Amino acid sequence: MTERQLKEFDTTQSTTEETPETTISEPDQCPECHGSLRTDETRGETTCTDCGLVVSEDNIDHGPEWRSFSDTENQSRVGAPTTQLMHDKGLSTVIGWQNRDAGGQSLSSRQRKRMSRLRTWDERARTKDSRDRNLKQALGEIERMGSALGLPKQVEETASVLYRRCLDEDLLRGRSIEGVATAALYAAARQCGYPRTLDEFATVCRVEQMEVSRTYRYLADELNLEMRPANPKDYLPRFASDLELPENVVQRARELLDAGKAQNLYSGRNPVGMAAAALYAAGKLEGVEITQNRVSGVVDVSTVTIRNRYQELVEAAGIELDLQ
DNA sequence: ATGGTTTTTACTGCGTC
DNA sequence: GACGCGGTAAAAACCAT
Repeated sequence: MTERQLKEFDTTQSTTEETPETTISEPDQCPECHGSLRTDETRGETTCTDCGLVVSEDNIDHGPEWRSFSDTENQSRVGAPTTQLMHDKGLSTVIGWQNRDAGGQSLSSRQRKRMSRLRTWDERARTKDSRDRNLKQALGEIERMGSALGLPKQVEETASVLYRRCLDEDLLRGRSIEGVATAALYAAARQCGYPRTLDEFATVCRVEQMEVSRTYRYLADELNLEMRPANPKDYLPRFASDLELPENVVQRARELLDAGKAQNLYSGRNPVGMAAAALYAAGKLEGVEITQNRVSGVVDVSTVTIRNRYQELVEAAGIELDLQ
């Protein structure tokens, strides 16, 4: 059987492995349900994305110490955070645009002129060559699209890293900045477990969907990105909230997807369709008012596909369903 | 280019509100 | 009659070779 490889779904295999999260701590599987784990740095907790089990808490924060010592010594031990989202990682100087000195006094006209010249030179120094200007624009796009699609900062950072690699490996020749930036963000979103469909990207980016998918494929190949098919479960929370479905339906959908996966239903199928069908089936089982049409509209998959997947899922989970 | 697979489109009939 | 739902055939999209 030949299998589709791109669009949302490069399904080269239907294994039982979970999609690895990017934030991996020591254990990589939930001891209870073998679901994937996610580490919340700020709370210091590692939790299972499936059953919500807290695997470990009070992780030691090896990060920088942010506390300032305003009482005794007026120093903090760290500088500004670096970020991949600025083309120079936030390490360059920044000269404010207000013509005021550090005390808030406005400057004399002579000093104003001086500052203006400094700003000019500072700007030149910061974006000193075309590479930097390129990066600057791309990162701006990544940030814009990321927030338009509600992607966490972590994804934007990952995309930025990918884009830098593209620049380093000279992959931009003949491609638009926008296209590569979009492809990088698309790949990053998937890698981080927050997949968005190509359709969704098409609504926020300024290039053709075709170009994005082509560029993405190119990047994945050239940068040796090991892209697994998107996990249908990753779509559930977002679609469920768009459809205003309660948590018990989502939970049910997860179970259905597990059953489907166990029966090798994923192979070659659009993960978006799987998620849509699972939600529809789960809604029906939980007695929630829901139509194929509405799911189809929100998820952007045809009702036919929902029907087909839905029947397969029900069959895969047949035993439990008969009890209902 | 071609062939195999999945998804979509368009159309159908049936039952219900 | 409008709608939800299930089914089908043909077209389109997609990937692999």
